[in-house]
Amino acid sequence: MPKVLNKKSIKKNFFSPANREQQAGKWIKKEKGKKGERRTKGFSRLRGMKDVLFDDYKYWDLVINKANDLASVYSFKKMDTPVIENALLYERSTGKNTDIVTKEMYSFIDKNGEKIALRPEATPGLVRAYVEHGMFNLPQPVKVFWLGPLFRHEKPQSGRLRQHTQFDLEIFGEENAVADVLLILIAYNFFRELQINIQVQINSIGCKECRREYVTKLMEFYKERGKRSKLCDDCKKRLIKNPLRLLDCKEEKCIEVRADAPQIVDSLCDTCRNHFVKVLEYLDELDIPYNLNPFLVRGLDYYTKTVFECWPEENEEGGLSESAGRPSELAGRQSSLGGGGRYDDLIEDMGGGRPTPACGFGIGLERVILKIKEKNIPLKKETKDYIFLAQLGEQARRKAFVLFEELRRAGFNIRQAFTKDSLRVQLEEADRIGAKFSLILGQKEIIDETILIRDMESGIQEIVNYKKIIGKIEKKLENGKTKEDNK
RNA sequence: GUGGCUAUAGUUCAAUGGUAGAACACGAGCUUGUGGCGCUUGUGACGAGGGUUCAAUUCCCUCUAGCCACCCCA
Repeated sequence: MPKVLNKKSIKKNFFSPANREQQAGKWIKKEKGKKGERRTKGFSRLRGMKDVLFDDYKYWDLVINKANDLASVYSFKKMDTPVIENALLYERSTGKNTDIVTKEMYSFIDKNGEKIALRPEATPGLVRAYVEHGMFNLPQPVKVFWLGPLFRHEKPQSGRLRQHTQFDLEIFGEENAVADVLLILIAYNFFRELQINIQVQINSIGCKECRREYVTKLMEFYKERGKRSKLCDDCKKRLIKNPLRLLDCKEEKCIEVRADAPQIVDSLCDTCRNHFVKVLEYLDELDIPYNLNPFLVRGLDYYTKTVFECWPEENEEGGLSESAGRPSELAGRQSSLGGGGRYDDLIEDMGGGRPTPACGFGIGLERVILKIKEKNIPLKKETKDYIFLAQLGEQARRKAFVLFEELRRAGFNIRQAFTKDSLRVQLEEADRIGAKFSLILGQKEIIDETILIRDMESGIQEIVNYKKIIGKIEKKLENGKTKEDNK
């Protein structure tokens, strides 16, 4: 005969020494650990990674919707590529000697012995897909919209995460300067419509040919008497490895030296100069504020001709940048919100077959959200009116469940808290979400075949026939609207 | 990767060489059928490890994490 367990014996069993031992890990001692580990027993977020919680998601919705809207208005088509790729892809496109590839890329050997990488930037993967799927057979240009996570092993700071999200647009197969302008326009609109003031920093670094000439000139300039000794250690290395980056240095002494350096704009070949002039003319026409920045050189190998970045407008409040006595062109450099440029040779170099000029840009969404928060930009409130359905007692709860479905199907924006028993708690919830009306269904109403409608603002309640509830609510909501309109 | 600052409830902040308080938030109640205000009450923290000390949350060191500047990038 199986032993029948009464309440006492269950309790006794449950707390028996053996059972207690089994449970020991769970509750005898509170686990102590790091802040993030308190509840997770040793697992906390990886450095530089971030959880997006409910309250933050409203910002993400705002920003993602804006990106979606703009991309579709300008006829960009959304696509996605894998998060991991062969590491060689980035070495060959982004550049073997760039910081992104050498210092920051998450790369590892997978089980097949292949070197793979978490994507550190978007363009190479999209270019790979363009080539791999023969998109050069589509009507050109191919305009691509992408949004997703990127990974770089950096030392984290606010606005610098090891996983961040970018909104990215690429135009494949178009050499016209109008393409460059279109991208800048979209980026500009994106920020402006989110009420973030930015300034477009723009430069042209020429094509292979004229850049080679310029670099020679630049080297000659730096070789002149005693200039090299004035440079910082990094720049001494740059002189050999990547002279263009000399322009980019923020050391005061290097800035002094470079002041008289030849400017790349003066060395552009006719094609490149005409292209750049056209870009600038269009920007003037469109009234997009830009700053011609001869020192803007981007850290990726594939750029040609136009390069640009979007810097936040400083000095609105509490801007420290000027007071430090630094040249104003440096302000905001460290927190660029977006950037991009033209890469006319990349697709062909990656196996595209024929010359395929292209350009693209990316915007860092975490930084955008940070700016939105920083500036307290008000989010649009939900305009639709909520109705809350409260119930009291088991019988009413059952009926309310059914009613809820009915009202939902009828298109009302209805909410509930059926797990709660007390009416007070339910009305609190209704208040918290800002419900316009609460419907209250209890024992009394069920007997009378009625239901209560409570106006949450005035507290005025009305008893109505249960069967006529839908019409009643419709009327109430409409009344509310006409009142609003008359205001 | 380099340098600096910081680390106390869920959040924002206190105090203290003798193991910690508040506000807000959250839960329960005041009201067994009524939210916003109020009152009562409860849960909840010294990032980790080591050292000095009779005694460390407090002083020192290391680690970890966050922030700031740089490098670089979005």
